[in-house]
Amino acid sequence: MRKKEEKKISIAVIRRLPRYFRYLSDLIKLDIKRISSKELSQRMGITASQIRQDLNCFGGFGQQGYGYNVELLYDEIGKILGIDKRFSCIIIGAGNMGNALANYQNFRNRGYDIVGIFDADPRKVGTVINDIKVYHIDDLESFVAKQHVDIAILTVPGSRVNEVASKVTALGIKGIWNFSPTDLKLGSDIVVENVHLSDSLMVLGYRLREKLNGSEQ
Amino acid sequence: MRKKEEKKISIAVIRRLPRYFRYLSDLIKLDIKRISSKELSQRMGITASQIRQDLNCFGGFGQQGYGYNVELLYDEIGKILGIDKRFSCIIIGAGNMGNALANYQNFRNRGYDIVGIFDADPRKVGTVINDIKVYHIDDLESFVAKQHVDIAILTVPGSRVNEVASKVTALGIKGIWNFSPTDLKLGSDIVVENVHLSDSLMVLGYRLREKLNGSEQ
DNA sequence: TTAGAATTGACAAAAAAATAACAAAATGTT
DNA sequence: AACATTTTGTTATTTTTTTGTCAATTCTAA
Repeated sequence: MRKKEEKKISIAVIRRLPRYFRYLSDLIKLDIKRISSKELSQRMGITASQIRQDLNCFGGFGQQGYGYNVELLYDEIGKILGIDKRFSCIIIGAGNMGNALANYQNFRNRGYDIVGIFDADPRKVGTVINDIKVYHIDDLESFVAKQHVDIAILTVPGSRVNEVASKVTALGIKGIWNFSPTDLKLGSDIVVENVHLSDSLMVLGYRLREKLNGSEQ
Repeated sequence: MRKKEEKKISIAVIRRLPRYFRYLSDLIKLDIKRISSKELSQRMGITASQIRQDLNCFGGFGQQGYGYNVELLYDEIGKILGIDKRFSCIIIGAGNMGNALANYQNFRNRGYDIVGIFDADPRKVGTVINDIKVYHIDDLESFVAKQHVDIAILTVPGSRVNEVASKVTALGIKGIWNFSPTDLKLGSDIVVENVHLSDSLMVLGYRLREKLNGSEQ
Protein backbone atom coordinates (compact mmCIF):
# COMPACT_ATOMS: atom_id res chain seq x y z
CA MET A 1 0.00 0.00 0.00
CA ARG A 2 2.92 2.36 0.31
CA LYS A 3 5.05 3.83 -2.40
CA LYS A 4 7.79 1.87 -4.09
CA GLU A 5 11.24 3.13 -3.26
CA GLU A 6 13.28 4.79 -5.99
CA LYS A 7 12.70 2.65 -9.06
CA LYS A 8 13.12 5.17 -11.84
CA ILE A 9 9.78 5.69 -13.53
CA SER A 10 9.83 6.09 -17.28
CA ILE A 11 8.55 9.22 -18.92
CA ALA A 12 6.13 7.10 -20.94
CA VAL A 13 4.35 6.17 -17.72
CA ILE A 14 4.32 9.77 -16.48
CA ARG A 15 2.76 10.97 -19.70
CA ARG A 16 -0.12 8.56 -19.23
CA LEU A 17 -0.93 9.74 -15.72
CA PRO A 18 -2.93 12.83 -16.68
CA ARG A 19 -5.05 10.63 -18.91
CA TYR A 20 -5.80 8.23 -16.06
CA PHE A 21 -6.59 11.25 -13.96
CA ARG A 22 -9.12 12.50 -16.51
CA TYR A 23 -10.83 9.17 -16.83
CA LEU A 24 -11.07 8.80 -13.07
CA SER A 25 -12.52 12.28 -12.83
CA ASP A 26 -15.18 11.22 -15.35
CA LEU A 27 -15.95 8.08 -13.33
CA ILE A 28 -16.43 10.19 -10.20
CA LYS A 29 -18.87 12.39 -12.11
CA LEU A 30 -20.73 9.24 -13.14
CA ASP A 31 -20.85 8.27 -9.47
CA ILE A 32 -18.94 5.04 -10.10
CA LYS A 33 -17.25 3.92 -6.88
CA ARG A 34 -15.05 1.05 -8.02
CA ILE A 35 -13.42 -0.03 -11.24
CA SER A 36 -11.35 -2.98 -12.37
CA SER A 37 -8.31 -2.58 -14.57
CA LYS A 38 -10.23 -4.61 -17.15
CA GLU A 39 -13.17 -2.23 -17.35
CA LEU A 40 -10.97 0.86 -17.28
CA SER A 41 -8.87 -0.64 -20.06
CA GLN A 42 -11.96 -1.03 -22.21
CA ARG A 43 -13.01 2.56 -21.60
CA MET A 44 -9.55 3.90 -22.33
CA GLY A 45 -8.64 1.63 -25.20
CA ILE A 46 -5.43 0.29 -23.65
CA THR A 47 -4.57 -3.04 -22.02
CA ALA A 48 -5.46 -3.87 -18.44
CA SER A 49 -1.91 -5.07 -17.99
CA GLN A 50 -0.56 -1.65 -18.78
CA ILE A 51 -2.87 0.03 -16.31
CA ARG A 52 -1.88 -2.35 -13.52
CA GLN A 53 1.80 -2.02 -14.33
CA ASP A 54 1.63 1.77 -14.55
CA LEU A 55 -0.17 2.11 -11.24
CA ASN A 56 2.19 -0.31 -9.57
CA CYS A 57 5.10 1.99 -10.29
CA PHE A 58 3.73 4.14 -7.50
CA GLY A 59 2.27 1.55 -5.16
CA GLY A 60 -0.51 -0.96 -4.85
CA PHE A 61 -3.65 1.10 -5.00
CA GLY A 62 -5.94 -1.80 -5.84
CA GLN A 63 -7.33 -4.77 -4.06
CA GLN A 64 -7.48 -8.31 -5.37
CA GLY A 65 -10.96 -9.50 -6.19
CA TYR A 66 -12.29 -5.96 -5.91
CA GLY A 67 -10.42 -3.63 -8.23
CA TYR A 68 -9.63 0.00 -7.56
CA ASN A 69 -11.53 2.45 -5.46
CA VAL A 70 -12.15 5.28 -7.91
CA GLU A 71 -11.95 8.16 -5.48
CA LEU A 72 -8.87 6.82 -3.72
CA LEU A 73 -7.08 6.21 -7.02
CA TYR A 74 -8.05 9.66 -8.24
CA ASP A 75 -6.59 11.21 -5.10
CA GLU A 76 -3.42 9.16 -5.33
CA ILE A 77 -2.76 10.08 -8.96
CA GLY A 78 -3.57 13.65 -8.08
CA LYS A 79 -0.92 13.52 -5.37
CA ILE A 80 1.61 12.00 -7.75
CA LEU A 81 0.89 14.76 -10.26
CA GLY A 82 1.09 17.29 -7.46
CA ILE A 83 -2.41 18.68 -7.94
CA ASP A 84 -2.42 19.64 -4.26
CA LYS A 85 0.71 21.79 -4.62
CA ARG A 86 0.68 25.16 -6.33
CA PHE A 87 2.98 26.57 -8.97
CA SER A 88 3.48 30.22 -9.72
CA CYS A 89 3.60 30.91 -13.46
CA ILE A 90 4.15 33.83 -15.80
CA ILE A 91 3.27 34.12 -19.47
CA ILE A 92 5.80 35.81 -21.72
CA GLY A 93 4.24 37.01 -24.95
CA ALA A 94 0.79 38.58 -24.84
CA GLY A 95 -0.15 37.58 -28.38
CA ASN A 96 -3.04 35.38 -29.36
CA MET A 97 -1.69 32.24 -27.74
CA GLY A 98 -0.64 34.06 -24.59
CA ASN A 99 -4.13 35.50 -24.41
CA ALA A 100 -5.75 32.11 -24.87
CA LEU A 101 -3.64 30.53 -22.14
CA ALA A 102 -4.23 33.42 -19.75
CA ASN A 103 -7.95 32.80 -20.12
CA TYR A 104 -7.83 29.05 -19.45
CA GLN A 105 -9.47 28.55 -16.09
CA ASN A 106 -8.41 24.92 -15.98
CA PHE A 107 -4.80 25.66 -15.20
CA ARG A 108 -5.69 27.33 -11.92
CA ASN A 109 -7.85 24.35 -10.96
CA ARG A 110 -4.86 22.11 -11.53
CA GLY A 111 -2.61 24.16 -9.27
CA TYR A 112 -1.01 26.54 -11.75
CA ASP A 113 -1.48 30.21 -10.91
CA ILE A 114 -0.66 32.76 -13.58
CA VAL A 115 0.65 35.75 -11.68
CA GLY A 116 1.80 38.00 -14.50
CA ILE A 117 2.02 38.48 -18.24
CA PHE A 118 4.98 40.09 -19.99
CA ASP A 119 5.35 41.62 -23.41
CA ALA A 120 7.68 43.96 -25.28
CA ASP A 121 4.86 45.91 -26.94
CA PRO A 122 4.21 49.12 -24.94
CA ARG A 123 0.60 49.20 -26.17
CA LYS A 124 -0.09 45.95 -24.36
CA VAL A 125 1.71 46.91 -21.16
CA GLY A 126 -0.72 48.07 -18.51
CA THR A 127 -3.68 46.15 -19.91
CA VAL A 128 -5.28 43.32 -17.98
CA ILE A 129 -6.11 39.84 -19.30
CA ASN A 130 -8.43 37.70 -17.18
CA ASP A 131 -7.54 39.82 -14.12
CA ILE A 132 -3.82 39.36 -14.77
CA LYS A 133 -1.70 42.45 -15.36
CA VAL A 134 0.51 42.82 -18.43
CA TYR A 135 3.99 44.14 -17.61
CA HIS A 136 6.86 45.22 -19.81
CA ILE A 137 9.42 42.51 -20.41
CA ASP A 138 12.09 44.81 -18.99
CA ASP A 139 10.31 44.66 -15.64
CA LEU A 140 10.66 40.89 -15.47
CA GLU A 141 13.78 40.97 -13.33
CA SER A 142 12.32 43.20 -10.64
CA PHE A 143 9.06 41.23 -10.72
CA VAL A 144 10.87 37.94 -10.13
CA ALA A 145 12.91 39.55 -7.35
CA LYS A 146 9.68 40.40 -5.50
CA GLN A 147 7.62 37.34 -6.34
CA HIS A 148 8.79 33.77 -6.72
CA VAL A 149 8.10 32.25 -10.14
CA ASP A 150 8.31 28.52 -10.86
CA ILE A 151 7.31 28.31 -14.52
CA ALA A 152 7.61 30.61 -17.52
CA ILE A 153 5.14 29.99 -20.32
CA LEU A 154 6.77 31.19 -23.53
CA THR A 155 4.44 32.31 -26.30
CA VAL A 156 6.88 34.57 -28.09
CA PRO A 157 7.89 34.29 -31.75
CA GLY A 158 10.50 31.64 -32.57
CA SER A 159 13.01 34.36 -33.42
CA ARG A 160 12.89 35.72 -29.86
CA VAL A 161 12.50 32.59 -27.81
CA ASN A 162 16.15 31.75 -27.21
CA GLU A 163 16.90 35.23 -25.96
CA VAL A 164 13.85 35.15 -23.66
CA ALA A 165 14.68 31.66 -22.44
CA SER A 166 18.20 32.73 -21.47
CA LYS A 167 16.82 35.67 -19.54
CA VAL A 168 14.32 33.46 -17.76
CA THR A 169 16.98 30.90 -16.89
CA ALA A 170 19.32 33.59 -15.61
CA LEU A 171 16.58 34.74 -13.22
CA GLY A 172 16.44 31.28 -11.69
CA ILE A 173 13.14 30.09 -13.10
CA LYS A 174 13.33 26.31 -13.30
CA GLY A 175 10.47 25.33 -15.61
CA ILE A 176 9.63 26.39 -19.15
CA TRP A 177 6.49 25.57 -21.10
CA ASN A 178 7.55 26.41 -24.61
CA PHE A 179 5.00 27.15 -27.32
CA SER A 180 7.43 28.44 -29.91
CA PRO A 181 8.45 26.16 -32.76
CA THR A 182 12.10 26.48 -31.79
CA ASP A 183 13.80 23.93 -29.56
CA LEU A 184 15.53 25.51 -26.59
CA LYS A 185 19.17 24.90 -25.90
CA LEU A 186 19.44 25.14 -22.14
CA GLY A 187 21.32 23.53 -19.28
CA SER A 188 20.18 20.45 -17.47
CA ASP A 189 19.03 22.33 -14.36
CA ILE A 190 15.94 23.60 -16.16
CA VAL A 191 12.93 21.54 -17.19
CA VAL A 192 11.47 22.30 -20.61
CA GLU A 193 8.20 20.96 -21.90
CA ASN A 194 7.55 21.75 -25.55
CA VAL A 195 4.19 22.19 -27.24
CA HIS A 196 5.01 22.21 -30.92
CA LEU A 197 1.61 22.78 -32.50
CA SER A 198 2.88 22.77 -36.08
CA ASP A 199 4.56 19.42 -35.48
CA SER A 200 1.32 17.98 -34.18
CA LEU A 201 -0.61 19.29 -37.17
CA MET A 202 1.92 17.87 -39.61
CA VAL A 203 1.66 14.46 -37.98
CA LEU A 204 -2.11 14.66 -38.34
CA GLY A 205 -1.64 15.52 -42.00
CA TYR A 206 0.71 12.58 -42.52
CA ARG A 207 -1.61 10.13 -40.83
CA LEU A 208 -4.63 11.47 -42.68
CA ARG A 209 -2.96 11.22 -46.08
CA GLU A 210 -1.74 7.73 -45.25
CA LYS A 211 -5.27 6.69 -44.35
CA LEU A 212 -6.80 8.24 -47.47
CA ASN A 213 -4.18 6.73 -49.77
CA GLY A 214 -4.41 3.39 -48.01
CA SER A 215 -8.16 3.13 -48.61
CA GLU A 216 -7.70 3.86 -52.32
CA GLN A 217 -5.66 0.72 -52.83
CA MET B 1 17.74 6.35 -53.79
CA ARG B 2 14.09 5.42 -54.16
CA LYS B 3 11.54 4.79 -51.51
CA LYS B 4 11.40 1.57 -49.60
CA GLU B 5 8.33 -0.46 -50.38
CA GLU B 6 5.67 -0.84 -47.71
CA LYS B 7 7.60 -1.51 -44.53
CA LYS B 8 5.27 -0.13 -41.89
CA ILE B 9 6.81 2.95 -40.35
CA SER B 10 6.31 3.42 -36.65
CA ILE B 11 4.53 6.45 -35.29
CA ALA B 12 7.60 7.23 -33.18
CA VAL B 13 9.56 7.85 -36.38
CA ILE B 14 6.76 9.94 -37.89
CA ARG B 15 6.63 12.16 -34.84
CA ARG B 16 10.32 12.95 -35.24
CA LEU B 17 10.01 14.06 -38.86
CA PRO B 18 8.72 17.58 -38.17
CA ARG B 19 11.67 18.08 -35.87
CA TYR B 20 14.15 17.05 -38.56
CA PHE B 21 12.29 19.34 -40.91
CA ARG B 22 12.73 22.28 -38.55
CA TYR B 23 16.42 21.67 -38.04
CA LEU B 24 17.00 21.35 -41.79
CA SER B 25 15.13 24.58 -42.32
CA ASP B 26 17.48 26.24 -39.83
CA LEU B 27 20.51 24.82 -41.64
CA ILE B 28 19.27 26.25 -44.92
CA LYS B 29 18.90 29.64 -43.27
CA LEU B 30 22.49 29.30 -42.07
CA ASP B 31 23.49 28.54 -45.67
CA ILE B 32 24.88 25.13 -44.73
CA LYS B 33 24.85 22.88 -47.79
CA ARG B 34 25.76 19.48 -46.39
CA ILE B 35 25.54 17.76 -43.04
CA SER B 36 26.54 14.42 -41.61
CA SER B 37 24.30 12.41 -39.35
CA LYS B 38 26.95 12.91 -36.68
CA GLU B 39 26.85 16.70 -36.77
CA LEU B 40 23.08 16.79 -36.99
CA SER B 41 22.88 14.42 -34.05
CA GLN B 42 24.99 16.80 -31.98
CA ARG B 43 22.81 19.75 -32.88
CA MET B 44 19.61 17.85 -32.13
CA GLY B 45 20.75 15.98 -29.06
CA ILE B 46 19.95 12.52 -30.40
CA THR B 47 22.13 9.72 -31.74
CA ALA B 48 23.47 9.66 -35.30
CA SER B 49 22.29 6.09 -35.51
CA GLN B 50 18.73 7.13 -34.92
CA ILE B 51 18.87 9.77 -37.61
CA ARG B 52 20.27 7.35 -40.18
CA GLN B 53 17.76 4.69 -39.26
CA ASP B 54 14.84 7.12 -39.32
CA LEU B 55 15.77 8.50 -42.72
CA ASN B 56 16.31 5.05 -44.13
CA CYS B 57 12.70 4.18 -43.47
CA PHE B 58 11.93 6.40 -46.45
CA GLY B 59 14.95 5.84 -48.66
CA GLY B 60 18.65 6.51 -48.95
CA PHE B 61 18.92 10.26 -49.03
CA GLY B 62 22.59 10.40 -48.07
CA GLN B 63 25.88 9.57 -49.65
CA GLN B 64 28.70 7.64 -48.07
CA GLY B 65 31.72 9.74 -47.29
CA TYR B 66 29.73 12.91 -47.88
CA GLY B 67 26.68 13.00 -45.68
CA TYR B 68 23.32 14.51 -46.57
CA ASN B 69 22.60 17.36 -48.94
CA VAL B 70 20.65 19.71 -46.71
CA GLU B 71 18.32 21.14 -49.32
CA LEU B 72 17.58 17.75 -50.87
CA LEU B 73 16.86 16.20 -47.50
CA TYR B 74 14.66 19.13 -46.54
CA ASP B 75 12.67 18.67 -49.73
CA GLU B 76 12.36 14.93 -49.26
CA ILE B 77 11.10 15.21 -45.69
CA GLY B 78 8.77 17.95 -46.85
CA LYS B 79 7.37 15.58 -49.44
CA ILE B 80 6.96 12.81 -46.86
CA LEU B 81 5.12 15.22 -44.59
CA GLY B 82 3.08 16.41 -47.57
CA ILE B 83 4.07 20.07 -47.32
CA ASP B 84 3.45 20.36 -51.05
CA LYS B 85 -0.16 19.20 -50.75
CA ARG B 86 -2.88 21.39 -49.27
CA PHE B 87 -5.50 20.63 -46.66
CA SER B 88 -8.72 22.48 -46.18
CA CYS B 89 -9.48 23.08 -42.49
CA ILE B 90 -12.21 24.59 -40.36
CA ILE B 91 -12.06 25.74 -36.77
CA ILE B 92 -15.01 24.91 -34.55
CA GLY B 93 -15.11 27.09 -31.47
CA ALA B 94 -14.28 30.79 -31.83
CA GLY B 95 -13.06 31.20 -28.27
CA ASN B 96 -9.59 32.24 -27.23
CA MET B 97 -7.86 29.15 -28.55
CA GLY B 98 -9.82 29.18 -31.80
CA ASN B 99 -8.84 32.80 -32.22
CA ALA B 100 -5.19 32.08 -31.55
CA LEU B 101 -5.10 29.25 -34.07
CA ALA B 102 -6.94 31.28 -36.71
CA ASN B 103 -4.21 33.88 -36.42
CA TYR B 104 -1.29 31.47 -36.81
CA GLN B 105 0.23 32.22 -40.20
CA ASN B 106 2.48 29.19 -39.98
CA PHE B 107 -0.27 26.71 -40.68
CA ARG B 108 -0.94 28.17 -44.12
CA ASN B 109 2.79 28.01 -44.93
CA ARG B 110 2.72 24.34 -44.08
CA GLY B 111 -0.21 23.61 -46.40
CA TYR B 112 -3.14 23.98 -44.03
CA ASP B 113 -5.76 26.51 -45.16
CA ILE B 114 -8.37 27.59 -42.67
CA VAL B 115 -11.47 28.22 -44.73
CA GLY B 116 -14.05 28.87 -42.06
CA ILE B 117 -14.71 29.25 -38.36
CA PHE B 118 -17.86 28.03 -36.62
CA ASP B 119 -19.41 28.91 -33.31
CA ALA B 120 -22.76 28.60 -31.53
CA ASP B 121 -22.65 32.13 -30.12
CA PRO B 122 -24.73 34.43 -32.36
CA ARG B 123 -22.65 37.43 -31.26
CA LYS B 124 -19.58 35.90 -32.87
CA VAL B 125 -21.32 34.80 -36.06
CA GLY B 126 -20.65 37.24 -38.88
CA THR B 127 -17.40 38.52 -37.46
CA VAL B 128 -14.10 37.97 -39.23
CA ILE B 129 -10.90 36.63 -37.71
CA ASN B 130 -7.73 37.01 -39.73
CA ASP B 131 -9.82 37.35 -42.90
CA ILE B 132 -11.74 34.17 -42.09
CA LYS B 133 -15.51 34.40 -41.64
CA VAL B 134 -17.24 33.09 -38.53
CA TYR B 135 -20.38 31.06 -39.31
CA HIS B 136 -23.04 29.60 -37.08
CA ILE B 137 -22.48 25.97 -36.20
CA ASP B 138 -25.88 25.15 -37.69
CA ASP B 139 -24.55 26.22 -41.09
CA LEU B 140 -21.78 23.66 -40.96
CA GLU B 141 -23.65 21.07 -42.99
CA SER B 142 -24.44 23.38 -45.89
CA PHE B 143 -20.90 24.77 -45.77
CA VAL B 144 -19.36 21.32 -46.05
CA ALA B 145 -21.77 20.45 -48.87
CA LYS B 146 -20.43 23.38 -50.89
CA GLN B 147 -16.78 23.25 -49.90
CA HIS B 148 -14.66 20.18 -49.23
CA VAL B 149 -13.17 20.09 -45.72
CA ASP B 150 -10.35 17.72 -44.73
CA ILE B 151 -9.72 18.66 -41.13
CA ALA B 152 -11.83 20.03 -38.28
CA ILE B 153 -9.95 21.82 -35.54
CA LEU B 154 -11.98 21.50 -32.36
CA THR B 155 -11.57 24.23 -29.77
CA VAL B 156 -14.92 23.79 -28.07
CA PRO B 157 -15.44 23.09 -24.35
CA GLY B 158 -14.96 19.49 -23.25
CA SER B 159 -18.67 19.19 -22.54
CA ARG B 160 -19.54 19.84 -26.17
CA VAL B 161 -16.75 18.10 -28.00
CA ASN B 162 -18.28 14.67 -28.40
CA GLU B 163 -21.44 16.08 -29.88
CA VAL B 164 -19.45 18.27 -32.27
CA ALA B 165 -17.13 15.43 -33.20
CA SER B 166 -20.10 13.19 -34.11
CA LYS B 167 -21.51 15.91 -36.31
CA VAL B 168 -18.18 16.45 -38.01
CA THR B 169 -17.74 12.72 -38.59
CA ALA B 170 -21.24 12.39 -39.98
CA LEU B 171 -20.40 15.08 -42.54
CA GLY B 172 -17.52 12.98 -43.82
CA ILE B 173 -14.62 15.00 -42.44
CA LYS B 174 -11.73 12.58 -41.96
CA GLY B 175 -9.32 14.42 -39.70
CA ILE B 176 -9.76 16.00 -36.27
CA TRP B 177 -7.27 18.14 -34.39
CA ASN B 178 -8.72 18.08 -30.91
CA PHE B 179 -7.87 20.74 -28.34
CA SER B 180 -10.46 19.78 -25.78
CA PRO B 181 -9.38 17.81 -22.72
CA THR B 182 -11.81 15.04 -23.59
CA ASP B 183 -10.73 11.98 -25.55
CA LEU B 184 -12.93 11.35 -28.57
CA LYS B 185 -14.66 8.04 -29.07
CA LEU B 186 -14.86 7.69 -32.84
CA GLY B 187 -14.61 5.02 -35.50
CA SER B 188 -11.38 3.92 -37.10
CA ASP B 189 -12.07 5.74 -40.37
CA ILE B 190 -11.28 9.09 -38.81
CA VAL B 191 -7.85 10.29 -37.73
CA VAL B 192 -7.68 12.17 -34.43
CA GLU B 193 -4.67 14.06 -33.17
CA ASN B 194 -5.05 15.33 -29.64
CA VAL B 195 -3.42 18.37 -28.09
CA HIS B 196 -4.08 18.02 -24.39
CA LEU B 197 -2.53 21.18 -23.00
CA SER B 198 -3.42 20.43 -19.39
CA ASP B 199 -1.75 17.05 -19.67
CA SER B 200 1.40 18.65 -20.97
CA LEU B 201 1.42 21.19 -18.16
CA MET B 202 0.92 18.50 -15.53
CA VAL B 203 3.84 16.53 -16.91
CA LEU B 204 5.95 19.66 -16.71
CA GLY B 205 4.86 20.08 -13.11
CA TYR B 206 5.75 16.50 -12.28
CA ARG B 207 9.17 16.72 -13.86
CA LEU B 208 9.86 20.07 -12.23
CA ARG B 209 8.92 18.85 -8.78
CA GLU B 210 10.99 15.72 -9.29
CA LYS B 211 13.98 17.83 -10.24
CA LEU B 212 13.56 20.20 -7.31
CA ASN B 213 13.10 17.37 -4.80
CA GLY B 214 15.98 15.43 -6.32
CA SER B 215 18.40 18.32 -5.84
CA GLU B 216 17.41 18.67 -2.19
CA GLN B 217 18.68 15.22 -1.37
C1' DT C 1 -18.70 -21.09 6.26
C1' DT C 2 -17.21 -22.58 2.18
C1' DA C 3 -16.57 -22.75 -2.82
C1' DG C 4 -16.24 -20.38 -6.86
C1' DA C 5 -15.45 -16.03 -9.26
C1' DA C 6 -12.93 -11.90 -9.79
C1' DT C 7 -8.96 -9.31 -9.75
C1' DT C 8 -4.58 -7.62 -8.34
C1' DG C 9 0.62 -7.48 -8.17
C1' DA C 10 4.52 -9.52 -9.74
C1' DC C 11 7.05 -11.69 -12.96
C1' DA C 12 7.90 -13.65 -17.62
C1' DA C 13 7.66 -13.20 -22.51
C1' DA C 14 7.19 -10.65 -26.56
C1' DA C 15 7.42 -6.66 -29.21
C1' DA C 16 9.18 -2.33 -30.26
C1' DA C 17 12.59 1.13 -30.16
C1' DA C 18 17.10 2.81 -29.67
C1' DT C 19 21.89 2.16 -30.05
C1' DA C 20 26.07 0.09 -31.69
C1' DA C 21 28.92 -2.07 -35.08
C1' DC C 22 30.72 -2.56 -39.47
C1' DA C 23 31.23 -3.48 -44.54
C1' DA C 24 30.84 -0.77 -48.59
C1' DA C 25 31.30 3.32 -50.99
C1' DA C 26 32.58 7.89 -51.71
C1' DT C 27 35.66 11.72 -50.56
C1' DG C 28 39.88 14.06 -49.84
C1' DT C 29 44.97 14.16 -49.70
C1' DT C 30 49.56 13.42 -50.95
C1' DA D 1 46.97 6.88 -58.43
C1' DA D 2 47.07 5.08 -54.03
C1' DC D 3 45.60 5.24 -49.56
C1' DA D 4 43.75 7.03 -45.39
C1' DT D 5 39.45 9.19 -43.85
C1' DT D 6 34.71 9.92 -43.71
C1' DT D 7 30.20 8.52 -43.63
C1' DT D 8 26.30 6.03 -45.11
C1' DG D 9 22.96 2.00 -45.11
C1' DT D 10 22.20 -2.12 -42.98
C1' DT D 11 22.35 -5.61 -39.78
C1' DA D 12 23.13 -7.01 -34.96
C1' DT D 13 22.70 -6.01 -30.18
C1' DT D 14 20.88 -3.88 -26.32
C1' DT D 15 17.48 -1.49 -23.93
C1' DT D 16 12.91 -0.15 -23.12
C1' DT D 17 8.14 -0.78 -23.36
C1' DT D 18 4.18 -3.41 -23.73
C1' DT D 19 1.64 -7.48 -23.25
C1' DG D 20 0.64 -12.00 -21.30
C1' DT D 21 0.44 -15.23 -17.44
C1' DC D 22 -0.56 -16.89 -13.01
C1' DA D 23 -0.30 -17.56 -7.91
C1' DA D 24 -2.19 -15.19 -4.11
C1' DT D 25 -5.81 -12.69 -2.22
C1' DT D 26 -10.26 -10.84 -1.64
C1' DC D 27 -14.96 -10.68 -2.71
C1' DT D 28 -19.54 -12.69 -3.28
C1' DA D 29 -23.21 -15.63 -2.84
C1' DA D 30 -25.33 -19.75 -1.40
